[in-house]
Amino acid sequence: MKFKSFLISLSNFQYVKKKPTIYDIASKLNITAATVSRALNDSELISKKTKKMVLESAHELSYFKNRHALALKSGRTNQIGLVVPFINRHFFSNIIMGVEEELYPKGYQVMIFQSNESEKKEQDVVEALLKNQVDGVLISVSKTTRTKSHFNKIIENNLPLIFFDRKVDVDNSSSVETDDEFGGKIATQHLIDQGCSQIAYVTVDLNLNIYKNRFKGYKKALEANNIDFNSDLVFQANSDVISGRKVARQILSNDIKIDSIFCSSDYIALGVIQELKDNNVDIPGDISVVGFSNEPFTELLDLTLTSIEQNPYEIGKSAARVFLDQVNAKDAIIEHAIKLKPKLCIRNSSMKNSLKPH
Amino acid sequence: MKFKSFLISLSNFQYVKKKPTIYDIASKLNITAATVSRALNDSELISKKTKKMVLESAHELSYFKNRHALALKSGRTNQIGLVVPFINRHFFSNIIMGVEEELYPKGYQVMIFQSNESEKKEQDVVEALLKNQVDGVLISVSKTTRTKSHFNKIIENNLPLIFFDRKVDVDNSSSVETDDEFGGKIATQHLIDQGCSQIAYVTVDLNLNIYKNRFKGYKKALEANNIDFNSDLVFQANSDVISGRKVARQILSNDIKIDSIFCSSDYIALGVIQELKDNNVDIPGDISVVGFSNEPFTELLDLTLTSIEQNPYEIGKSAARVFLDQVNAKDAIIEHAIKLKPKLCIRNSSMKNSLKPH
DNA sequence: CAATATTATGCAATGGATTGCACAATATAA
DNA sequence: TTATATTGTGCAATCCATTGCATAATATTG
Repeated sequence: MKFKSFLISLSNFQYVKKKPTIYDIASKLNITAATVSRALNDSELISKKTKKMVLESAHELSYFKNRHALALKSGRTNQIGLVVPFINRHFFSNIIMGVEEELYPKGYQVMIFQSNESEKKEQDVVEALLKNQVDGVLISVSKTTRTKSHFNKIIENNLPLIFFDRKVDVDNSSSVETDDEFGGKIATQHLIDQGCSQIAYVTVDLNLNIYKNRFKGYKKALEANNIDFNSDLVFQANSDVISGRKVARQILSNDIKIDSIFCSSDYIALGVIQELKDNNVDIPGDISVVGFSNEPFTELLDLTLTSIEQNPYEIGKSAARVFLDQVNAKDAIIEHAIKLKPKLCIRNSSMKNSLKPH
Repeated sequence: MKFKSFLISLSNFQYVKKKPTIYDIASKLNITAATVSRALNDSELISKKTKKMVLESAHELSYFKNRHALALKSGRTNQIGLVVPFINRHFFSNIIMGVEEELYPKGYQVMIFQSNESEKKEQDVVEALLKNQVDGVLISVSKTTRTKSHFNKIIENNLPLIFFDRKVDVDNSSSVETDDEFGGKIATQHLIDQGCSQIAYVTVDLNLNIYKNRFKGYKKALEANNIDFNSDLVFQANSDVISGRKVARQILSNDIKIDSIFCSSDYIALGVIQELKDNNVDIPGDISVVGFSNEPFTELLDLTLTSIEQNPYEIGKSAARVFLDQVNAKDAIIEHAIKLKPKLCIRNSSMKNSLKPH
């Protein structure tokens, strides 16, 4: 390792003050640790006088319980494990934020891990969490995960298991998801409301339930409006700008007639817009575009992008609340299956009406 | 709490398998826990035969050490505390990612906390970390922090303290920062290289060292090119789009003559661009714009934004490495003061040359 | 005031791993 | 073969808080 600059000084005999224990309090007050413990835990079989003494003394010494001794004794740690594919995605970091803010005030610490979308890493991480004796696990499943024995292990340990956004069927687990079908529906309906009827759809990997459901919503909306589903208008892509451009090029070069495109990812939508613009297609005049996820950039673009807000922060909060609920339920097993309604954020990429009244 | 749907089932007498301990291994092999412990720790005063037996048996029972027992005994937890103002910022979440990826393979767990830019919360969080007996603290100081006794407490506990991005002077601590002055300099130099000489500068709160240093770099670059510093070209703003628009409006309405603007934040730069465009100013033709931080959106815009990449991921990795170095140094105290060079990312908002050769 | 009921405290084991000290088992030297 | 050196194991205390059981201290009743 190379460092730009450094400086070594000999350890100048630092005095590290030992943390006080209940024994310190006990000996100070000429009572036993057991009594101190009872006082601190607000036990009923103790006199208010002693309790008062102990509490004062504890405060004075700025005593606090040793988490690890507690964990060792009780098997409970007040820590929960949170597993996401990647920390540094807007969507997931906001979920983390929601979880954190709900659980921190209740005295829980959130251990955050990433699976890097790898099943192996996910398994390792779950293993690590179990070793750590976390009190529960909140997880968004990696894209590549095909097995579920690691999830079952969590259940076997009698720990609350809560899936968010991406779930897998596991008995006795709970889940908090976006109602993706609803999202797909309202986005499509919005385009129909703008007068569109030739609505192209761009999906990402249909193996993932979230994309499957968005697609379902798209079809449902068509059906509800008596528009025939046309599989020629459905395109497959990766969730990135380049793929979006590719799809747009394909549409243009094959001269496929459409009046709008609903992309199941904002990045695809952005690529589509860039390519269409480069080819002098008027958006939303000729073609309206809608994305999904409401990435921060959608409202920063010159042509702001209509999208579906999933409210990750609320997903996080909700998942955390489900966890608390499970914990408080003690021995009863409670399964929650929550679907949060996403919201349509209408912006310029789809606002036909504002430009050409019809 | 209201949940969309739920289902309660009585705890069907779940059997939770107890985790094996060294005592289980010991009794299985008719030896004592002490021997098992020594075998597991690869002690030298143990026969290879016994060692082999123990290891096999441990593997068979899929035994693993209880972290909390270890922590209780040793006072070391293999956990480190990571404190950021907000988790859900591109910059910080990438730092977290860097730290995580460097430390996870070494067996450390990263406890992530947010200060929410509040000094009080920051103090609470540090307190919590100390209670948790983390083995070290990595922190990016909250904007509002004015005191440093909570940092001193960390040092008094003889724990490695590493500041990243935003630091405070604390004895025996280390720091990893972006060389902001250098960033300010290369951005300004770039504009000068494009033929600019009337370079406006937009700063954020100069109380923060990062902005102070960027400003310093700006001035240094002017000086190095014999361009007089003109305080009329310096503007103060918040780090957001609205503030950027305001600054641009101010420049236009006061008819301040400039050929470029260097903004110490990408959001400001975006606001400036939007307002200038709305007023039919040609960018970069009439005015070149440069931002700072290389936010993801900079390359997604119609007019891509030249900016300074700080490489948060590397900052995180570097901070983690400093931590490891401190830990390995044992009693010697090592102070690192690392400055990472940022990188100029040239995009269309500043490319005068490509448009008008001069 | 003695006898019983009640309340407050102490004792000691527990949770899991580590480690200094003592002693047993084996190997080496005489 | 006995005395000494070398290794390998066991014992028990320790880290800190909790808790069932026993007992001391106090309050209540007869």
